[in-house]
Amino acid sequence: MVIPELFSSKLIAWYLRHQRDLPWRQTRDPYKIWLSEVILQQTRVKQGLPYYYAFVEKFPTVFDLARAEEQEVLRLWQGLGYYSRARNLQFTARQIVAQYNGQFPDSYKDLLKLKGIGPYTAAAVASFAYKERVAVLDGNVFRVLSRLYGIDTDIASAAAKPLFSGIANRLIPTKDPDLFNQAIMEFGALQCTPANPDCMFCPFHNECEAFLTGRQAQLPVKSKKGNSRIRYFHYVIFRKDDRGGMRKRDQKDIWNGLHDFYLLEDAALLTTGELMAAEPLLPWTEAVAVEEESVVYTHKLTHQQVQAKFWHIRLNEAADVDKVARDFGLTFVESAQAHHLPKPVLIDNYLKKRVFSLSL
DNA sequence: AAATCGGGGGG
DNA sequence: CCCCCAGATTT
Repeated sequence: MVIPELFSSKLIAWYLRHQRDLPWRQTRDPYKIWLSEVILQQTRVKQGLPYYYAFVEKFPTVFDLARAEEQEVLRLWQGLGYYSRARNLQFTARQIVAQYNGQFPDSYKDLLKLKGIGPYTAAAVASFAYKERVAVLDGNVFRVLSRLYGIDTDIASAAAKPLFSGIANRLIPTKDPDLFNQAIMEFGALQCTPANPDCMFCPFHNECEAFLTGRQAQLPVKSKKGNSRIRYFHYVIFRKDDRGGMRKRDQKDIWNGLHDFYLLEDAALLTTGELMAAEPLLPWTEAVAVEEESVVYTHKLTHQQVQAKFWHIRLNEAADVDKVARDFGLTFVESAQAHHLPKPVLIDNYLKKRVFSLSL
């Protein structure tokens, strides 16, 4: 049986012994805490850490972030994924400067109103920066509590949130709510891990329902989501002198706000002949020379798999570059400019292989 | 309630 | 290869 006061004191004691030294734990600045929490959404500490350092250095205050170009923010976010986080981050920074006089809301309820701040992040900022007694609920907390209480409710179900959130909010102490929240997540990350939890040296040996019934490996229960689809991307890199045509993605699709090349998506991989025969390119067959066709790049995302091929297409002397730019929605840039544009990892990887050998 | 949004790393 | 990660937003 879990006694709340005992659980939280033992948990915090464990935390004080085992916690990692992480930079966002050295501050109570709500801006830096917010920044770290948004970076860490669906992201491992190890992956997020360098981004946190980069953002704090480049944008030390919410004013600096609010002033920046969106392009610059996305460029710094490049590689971290879920790019709407970066756009919402800046939107909210600007809102805080413009409407909140640069001061963060200081309660869970008010934090929740901001774009990009959901229940988890609001609870994290409210507790870490203001010591409000409100429990965080993240993947770690789901796991720890489902094992501790032997709860087999599907944590992906709608019922799981109020259930686990209710438990966490009963357990969190009045005295050190911030430490409790840090502790339960750190405990999930280091001790009560998804696979092979360290039950032998766990302080909750005698009360953990999962351990007592040998169900550590079965909990938490989480239903799987649908399979990922496969997509075939045909990237056409129009070249003119030392410049190449790039465009900003602005559809409701992956990589919104990032830059890539003219994209022809099809139900299957195309050959060069099929590509040039495609409707958008057909009028240009006389004006271009296909210089190069790449191998197939496979880029895996959580819910889709992208198979991509790249073509370098040289515009000949007679070709009207401006018309190409208009027709295909492109901006022609040199490699140095391309370097500064935020790009999907797939595009960045491709360019990295070429940018130092050719000009784009 | 279910789908969508990235990329990296552990096992 | 599958699963998870300091989730949020949209449909």
